[in-house]
Amino acid sequence: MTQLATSTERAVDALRELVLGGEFAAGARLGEMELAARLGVSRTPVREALTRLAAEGLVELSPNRGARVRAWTATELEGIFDLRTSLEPRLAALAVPNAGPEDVATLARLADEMLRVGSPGPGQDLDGIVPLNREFHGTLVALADHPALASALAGAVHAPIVLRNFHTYDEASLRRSLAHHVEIVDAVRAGDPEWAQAVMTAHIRNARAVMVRAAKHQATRQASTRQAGEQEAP
Amino acid sequence: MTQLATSTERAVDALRELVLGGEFAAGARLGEMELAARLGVSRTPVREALTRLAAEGLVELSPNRGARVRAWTATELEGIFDLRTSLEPRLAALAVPNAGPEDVATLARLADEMLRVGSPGPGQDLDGIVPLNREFHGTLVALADHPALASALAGAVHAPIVLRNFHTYDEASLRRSLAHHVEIVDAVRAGDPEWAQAVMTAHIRNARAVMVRAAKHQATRQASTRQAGEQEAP
DNA sequence: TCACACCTGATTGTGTGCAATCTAGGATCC
DNA sequence: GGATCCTAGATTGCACACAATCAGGTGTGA
Repeated sequence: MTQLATSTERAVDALRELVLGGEFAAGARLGEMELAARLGVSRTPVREALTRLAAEGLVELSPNRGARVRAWTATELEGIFDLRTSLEPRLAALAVPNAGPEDVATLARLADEMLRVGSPGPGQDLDGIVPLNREFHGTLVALADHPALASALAGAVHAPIVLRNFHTYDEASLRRSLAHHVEIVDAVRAGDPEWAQAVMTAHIRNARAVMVRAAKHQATRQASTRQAGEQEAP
Repeated sequence: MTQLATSTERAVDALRELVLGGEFAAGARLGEMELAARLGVSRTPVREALTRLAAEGLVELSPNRGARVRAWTATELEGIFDLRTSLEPRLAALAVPNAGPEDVATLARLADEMLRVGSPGPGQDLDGIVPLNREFHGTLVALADHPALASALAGAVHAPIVLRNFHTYDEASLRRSLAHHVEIVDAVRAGDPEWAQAVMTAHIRNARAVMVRAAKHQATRQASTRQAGEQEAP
């Protein structure tokens, strides 16, 4: 299942991972020729990949001016978290009755893994949490089995960007976030939708507090000292 | 503002209108060459238009097998209306404080127009409601000024499909729906977010009842007599 | 010295050709 | 007679070439 049929799909996936992995800074230009060379395909699949990722909200497309990695203002982030607050807890609740023992096991494994690689100390690997976290939330979304809700989230949250940077968490918030994952698993195991819903609400609000603070901080820093980074949004 | 810069954008808009206008049946095949000839461009912009509309959810793309107009099951429709119920009322409430006198005038004009062309009797033009309705809801979305919420709706509702067919309304539901529009305008004019929110909730639930019934009816009809329509989903 | 116009290099937008893949129909074998 | 294989036609996927557009730098004039 790893071997994808078309070059386009491979390009989409590769490019998505590149952006999600933080390979490109927010606002960085994405030249078609450069990407084509990097991915080993022609411009045609790259172009289609950019179109799809633009639809996902990962990149921004302006006519005749190419693609850039999407950047987010503090206001937009607040809106996104506002939305997540109203959607994801419901999703978690919906997931509970649909979760079988093996699903619980999967979620538990992911939560434990995140706890392991995320806890402060030697061996902490903040970048390692990102894919685990994505899979955790993705599993819940799949279990909820509500396509409309799922695509609404996908359409607005562009989750990857939001979930990308665990480096912005302070230690208390990070510990809390990791504990939430474990607690959600317990709620699912106990078959208690309202518990899961409540913890998920707290989980999102916690993340919101961290992200909004970080975005504001970043904004003021950019305003005061305009660093000459190689790639910058105009 | 009508003159779009690139052929691709023109192709996207033209194709969207074609699908929304019911030019193609649900599940109908959309050949690249056929569309290219019809729109007067080459396959390249058509191809890009198809990927964009696929991202919007209007068409479905399968590798090496081309594009088809997206079809919806009754379950999916229920999910979509479930979502709209939780998002659009909030959106209406958010729009209220941002609406100036000219916005109210615009909404009032649209509501009146819909009442005029939609009321049963001579001169009724059900197809004429569609663009007005889209503009009405679109205006509210814009006024709410909540990008994340807006794109969540856009991502899941694929509103056009849902709003496409006013022919499925029975007379009572249609009258009620048209009355809702007027009442929403009054709520906005009165500056009462909760009123607007409540009416919008009723509005969506009313539409939901009509659509879900229609979808189920259609499903049973298709199951019993498989009509040999020119275009059919396989 | 500043403002404006022009020009050039680079990048994107679009058209077209060829190879790969899929669908449909008929022939062959069991 | 039914199922399978094979072939032919059509369609999509991808690459490349050319045209259109944009950004940055340079030169000229006030």
